[in-house]
Amino acid sequence: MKNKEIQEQRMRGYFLDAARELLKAEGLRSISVRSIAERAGYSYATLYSYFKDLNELIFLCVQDFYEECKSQVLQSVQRKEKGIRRLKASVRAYADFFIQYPGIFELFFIEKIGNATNKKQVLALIRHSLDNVCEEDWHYCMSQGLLPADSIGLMKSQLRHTVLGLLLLYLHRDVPASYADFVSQLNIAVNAIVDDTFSGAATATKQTTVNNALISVRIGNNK
Amino acid sequence: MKNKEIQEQRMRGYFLDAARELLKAEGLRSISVRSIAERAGYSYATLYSYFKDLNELIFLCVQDFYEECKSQVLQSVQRKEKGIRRLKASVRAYADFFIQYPGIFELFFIEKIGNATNKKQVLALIRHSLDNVCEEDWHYCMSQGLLPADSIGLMKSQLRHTVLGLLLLYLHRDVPASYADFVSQLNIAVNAIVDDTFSGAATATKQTTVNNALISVRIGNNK
DNA sequence: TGTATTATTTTAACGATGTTAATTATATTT
DNA sequence: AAATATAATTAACATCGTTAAAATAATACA
Repeated sequence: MKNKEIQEQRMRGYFLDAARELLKAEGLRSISVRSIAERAGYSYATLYSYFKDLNELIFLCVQDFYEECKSQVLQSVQRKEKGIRRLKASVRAYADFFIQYPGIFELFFIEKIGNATNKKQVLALIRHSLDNVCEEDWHYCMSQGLLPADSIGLMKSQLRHTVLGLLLLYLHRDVPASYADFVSQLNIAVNAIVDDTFSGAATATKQTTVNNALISVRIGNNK
Repeated sequence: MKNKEIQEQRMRGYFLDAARELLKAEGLRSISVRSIAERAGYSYATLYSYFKDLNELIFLCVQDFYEECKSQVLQSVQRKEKGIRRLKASVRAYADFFIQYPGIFELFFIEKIGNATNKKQVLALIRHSLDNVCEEDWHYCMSQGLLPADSIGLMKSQLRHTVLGLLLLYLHRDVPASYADFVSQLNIAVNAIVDDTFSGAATATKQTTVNNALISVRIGNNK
């Protein structure tokens, strides 16, 4: 009974394709069981023969969108030389992807995910999407000693949260007012994180490059 | 005809109170014209005699919630001495407010605001909420030279975006898994921004102006 | 005070939404 | 070709925001 599976997967594909097209073109707000089914060429109730509910269907789009995001980022930096400049460009390209498709941003970071069968995997994919998209850059910078290894974890977190906050404010709160200002703010933030995080340690690391214990001294005050 | 205005304001208050209670207790998801009206003790259609639509009503709650947020932050740090430690505590208290009321977080940063009469003011209030809540701390740190004046703008942006990204991931993507981990990540992020942003300048300032300096040494290796 | 007018509140209704049950159409098997 | 299993569609329900019509309450005037 292999035919059954093939046909079922094909049917799921029709609905998934329709959902993805709608999501990219119209965003999450204007997606519905009926709009998806109409685009797929079936009645709305047919959808429930192939998916548990609408939530499961739309979160099955995440994997595909992630791959599209990754390939778009890789393509936008493929001509650049590896290094910190390319790392920064990858982060910018990642942000640009969500500017281009605000509906995918909402799907990735806003829409509550109910009880999808693979909820944990989807969450992990989303959580590490920026890190994974920049994987090559991180690996290169670390192996070449361009960045101190023990601060890379912090830098990844900082970038993740900063990009997320910037995108949320721009897409949902019109801050800043123009795309040019958004790019400007993003650049400033990325530079501050990559160039200035543990800047003392970073400088030292550059000088001695690799293989030695890295000591970073942080000075705070308790008053 | 002053009575007319008084009575109208009172009526609006009934609905606003109901909306605020629901928002704090149940969140944005379970708020509706009918649930608000029921709690206010009127029929659902009566709401439209006092508000243009549901959007206008719920965004009129923002002002009130902002003030509640501010007073809660101020109260939580009122016993602390002014300075960088209190600044950090204010940021944490700000984040805690939204952890306590996830519905208010969604209202402030996620829910699309349509065409409210005072849309611009509401957006400005939201955009600067963290800065304003910490206003006293920023002013003190700057006037005392605890922080370099020319990096405060960057620090504010960094804090705003980082706190927003952290909250979004924690409230909507279960990352990190526990509240304790969230607080830990928030502390790391805040420390990195406040202590290490332009660390050269910041360090110099600290050494000359602060009584006791706490030096923490972190040792890692990079291979 | 009793009626006419105005203001206020409620009920009915519309078009969408997600989802399920009943019904029809299609394909498979005997 | 008839009986059965599978797939797809229509009907229906409860919810949502919103508007129009109906009912109630308050006020003004005689």
